[in-house]
Amino acid sequence: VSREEWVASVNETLQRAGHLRSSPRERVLRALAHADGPVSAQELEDQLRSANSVSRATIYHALELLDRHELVFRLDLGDGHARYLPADPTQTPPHFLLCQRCRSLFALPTVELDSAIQRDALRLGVAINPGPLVLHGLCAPCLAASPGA
Amino acid sequence: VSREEWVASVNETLQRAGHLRSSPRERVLRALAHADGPVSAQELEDQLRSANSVSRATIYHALELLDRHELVFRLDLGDGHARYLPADPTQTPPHFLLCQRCRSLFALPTVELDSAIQRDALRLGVAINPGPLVLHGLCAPCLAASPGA
DNA sequence: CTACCTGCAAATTTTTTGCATCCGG
DNA sequence: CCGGATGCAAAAAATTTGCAGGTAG
Repeated sequence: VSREEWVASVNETLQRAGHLRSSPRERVLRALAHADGPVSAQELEDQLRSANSVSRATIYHALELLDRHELVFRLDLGDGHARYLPADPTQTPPHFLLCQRCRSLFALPTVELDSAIQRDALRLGVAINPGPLVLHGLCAPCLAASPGA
Repeated sequence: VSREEWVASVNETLQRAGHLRSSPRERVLRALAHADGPVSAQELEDQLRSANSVSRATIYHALELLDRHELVFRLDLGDGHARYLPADPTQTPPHFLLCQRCRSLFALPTVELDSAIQRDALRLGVAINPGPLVLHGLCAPCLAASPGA
């Protein structure tokens, strides 16, 4: 699903749930959709406040609404800023690596992880939603530069 | 490693790093060690403030010190309360399931997850620290009670 | 018209910090 | 004695909320 398609499908879902459309929320959606990776409420505010005046409260309202409808994923990097990621129902989201040395965030094209989770879930008799995980470690550059610990 | 052994080894590590021992921090350590699962700073404060007067600042100081020395794991459940878990260097920590329905937290005795992570890490050329993950889904009771979605 | 939505500002909540003082080794 | 450690209170940071209008349908 393209970014614009995501925006469209979110609007549709919200509409079906009895929510009105509005220009401010539309701007939040677009900013989320076109962000390069997970964005925080603050980043959205900085961007939208200058661009076309969307208030903080509206941004938090919109994010909460999206989260409640499972239209976004919320990531916690442990720095006190929740990050949001558009949730595309047609595919499982990527996981992320938070480098403990350079503090950068990388999408991780994992292969084995999700299926292992599902096998464990099945064995344990629980359901685990595919959702982005934040793994801690060292990114490739920092790993190469590190004292081969 | 038993809870008391963990307290002892933490004290040793900190001492080696040039930190003094003190009774307030000792109480924080004990509270952490004997907690039944991950605890938040606030829970520690509630418990320690009444019990024997340990100030908020001291608790946060202690937790930060422990985290910096990787003697605890910090979990983010997305509710704004960071939780802390004693880190036992002799074994990989458990993962947790946060039930989306009843909001309870369960330790997950996973079997496949960690090795899958390590295989993915190897393939991707990064290092991933074994650390507790917070998975979202439905716990066994809630799954049984749910509309078999 | 009737929800729902917006935006401001103020309140809440969680965590951090400055600083004077205390204490372990 | 000295380098931490403590605790208070105040600050900071992030998010939430009350409320008085606006607006989509």
